[in-house]
Amino acid sequence: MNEPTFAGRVSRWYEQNARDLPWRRPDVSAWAILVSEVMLQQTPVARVVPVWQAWLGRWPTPAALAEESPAEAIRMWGRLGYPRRAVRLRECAVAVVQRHGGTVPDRLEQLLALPGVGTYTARAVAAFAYGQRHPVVDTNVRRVVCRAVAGEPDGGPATRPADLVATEELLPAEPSAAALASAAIMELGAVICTARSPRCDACPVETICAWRASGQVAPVGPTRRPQRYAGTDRQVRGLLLGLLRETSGPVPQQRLDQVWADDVQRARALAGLVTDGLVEPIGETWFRLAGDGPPAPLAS
DNA sequence: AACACGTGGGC
DNA sequence: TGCCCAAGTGT
Repeated sequence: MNEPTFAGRVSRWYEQNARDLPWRRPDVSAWAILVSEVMLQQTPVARVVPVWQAWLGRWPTPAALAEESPAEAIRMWGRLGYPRRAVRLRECAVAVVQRHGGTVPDRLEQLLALPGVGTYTARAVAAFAYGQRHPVVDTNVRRVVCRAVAGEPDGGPATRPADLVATEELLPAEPSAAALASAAIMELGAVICTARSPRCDACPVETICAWRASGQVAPVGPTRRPQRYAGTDRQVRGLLLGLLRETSGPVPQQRLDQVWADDVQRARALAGLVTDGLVEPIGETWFRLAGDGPPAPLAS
């Protein structure tokens, strides 16, 4: 009898301990899975769940979302953060309709070409929606693999090709088992092998973990520069968009001016929102969420 | 490669 | 309070 493999142990643990997240239920569409992956980018599960349910309730298919304005998508996005994702997700729906007849593609290359879909999301959809054998490497997986295999305390700042290779080597040969293992490793990183305080006593691979064996050496230096928020353009963008989001139709610049005192920074933030397709100018002194109403009259 | 890009909850 | 984070992507 062989000893259980890394993937085998984690998969068995997952089958018994996985959280009951709605996008993991049977018969969830590839589109619904794609939507969940985009919403989960840099955003905690607890905040995604209700928005995901409302979103799919309103727009069950790419075709349904593709017909909507960016403004509707931005509003439905609520306060998940990084609202460019809402605009890109709608663009993604348009692309799926135009390029693939409304069906989410199953090839990595085609997924990668969709707006808002990068290395992680493309692989996640291919594996979780279509059962293909691809390493799915997010920050959780990187951390788990670095710890368990290399004995290092964390995965470093960015996903490297080596991370994909190291993860791929852990996956079982059979595609659906590999997809399950990928979900399991990710879940382990999210729930047990966390960045701050790992619960090694509850970990299914504690006895074969290189990091545990090494005495859990601490991280070397500061992992990354702290991301500040107060006073940044991001905060100003958030304030401006907040006002536009809760207002139906155009808002006079005068009202936007009250959101932030610094004229230069406020103008820069607003221009950025326009560039990113979140906001559109109406004439010289009015602004609205992109597509929030009939097309703007052409300047004569 | 380094940065920009939101938000709200935990400590 | 203020810092850190949480299933990345695009430039």
